[in-house]
Amino acid sequence: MRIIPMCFSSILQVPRCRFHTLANFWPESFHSLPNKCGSNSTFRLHSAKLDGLEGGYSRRWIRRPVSTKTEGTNKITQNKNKLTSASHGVLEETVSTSTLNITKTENIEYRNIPYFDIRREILENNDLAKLVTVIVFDLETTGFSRTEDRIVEIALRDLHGGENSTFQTLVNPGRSVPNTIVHGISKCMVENPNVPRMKEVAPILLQYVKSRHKPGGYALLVAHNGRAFDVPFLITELNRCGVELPSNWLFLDSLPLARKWIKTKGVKSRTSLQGLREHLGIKLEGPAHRAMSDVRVLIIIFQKMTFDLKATVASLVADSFTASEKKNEMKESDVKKKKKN
DNA sequence: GGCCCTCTTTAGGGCCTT
Repeated sequence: MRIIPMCFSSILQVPRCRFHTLANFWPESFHSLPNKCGSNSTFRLHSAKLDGLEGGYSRRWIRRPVSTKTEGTNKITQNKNKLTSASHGVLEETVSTSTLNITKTENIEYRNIPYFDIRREILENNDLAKLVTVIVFDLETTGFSRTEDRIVEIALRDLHGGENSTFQTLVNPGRSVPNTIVHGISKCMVENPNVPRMKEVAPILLQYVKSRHKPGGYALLVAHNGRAFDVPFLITELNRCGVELPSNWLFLDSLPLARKWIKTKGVKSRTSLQGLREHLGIKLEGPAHRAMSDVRVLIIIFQKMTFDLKATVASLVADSFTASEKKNEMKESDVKKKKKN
């Protein structure tokens, strides 16, 4: 029986609060962003500000704990130090981490929810927007090709923060890592026996997202250039593992949002994550091009843009796409490619 | 590969993701 380490970090000790009105939510953290940027405390200020609200909101639902199978408390405790180091220096977290142990044979059942137009449902019913949980994510891979390359690191963070709000893990791609120079993730790091393969990560990833959204709710997963890169990569990797993405997952690409923000606000910035980060003076809290480091940056940028654009959850949902739609796009693209060849 | 922009649309260069 193999124990797989994951890192579920709790960085933003933020209570879940009403989130469907983004425009009303962001000012709490971003109206003075330019003055705060440049300090390494932007995120913590955000956290601290919201911490002050603790208790101010009553929880409307109970977050389901991530389902795990363990080998007993002692073993978990024994593994804790090992697992903390197994985060491979991803970030210099100062928060407590919990461990997730899962056996290879664990059988987590995912209902295959029939597809329907979730966006229309949410847009037509404002109450459903309250059921949307926004999660920012980023992938590090061995290259740009979803067919030839593999994921080496995954990081997600629920925008609300709170306990177990983050998920991050290295992934053993089972092949060489030719672009270590880009993200600093080496073959040696991912070949560590504690680093899981994608087929082992997949059910835990699904379970993590499920644990973050409300019962009967939806997850809106945000990534920069996600439509062209992260989402097709994720779909392809999960499909290799025989896993279909749940139909209550929606995806949002923050790149078009950045273009819109730059255009409408007359911002002089490139649309890349680095360009936006530099423009806003956001200090890195870890190496660039590591998944969680980029997630942190994107969260700040995303909040700034949605605040400036007065975006609501409903408007973000309107711009989102489903895995099913992306899969169709990918199929069409593959057909075109074959015709070309 | 997909999207956007323009010195465009019967095209092509540049940007974005690792």
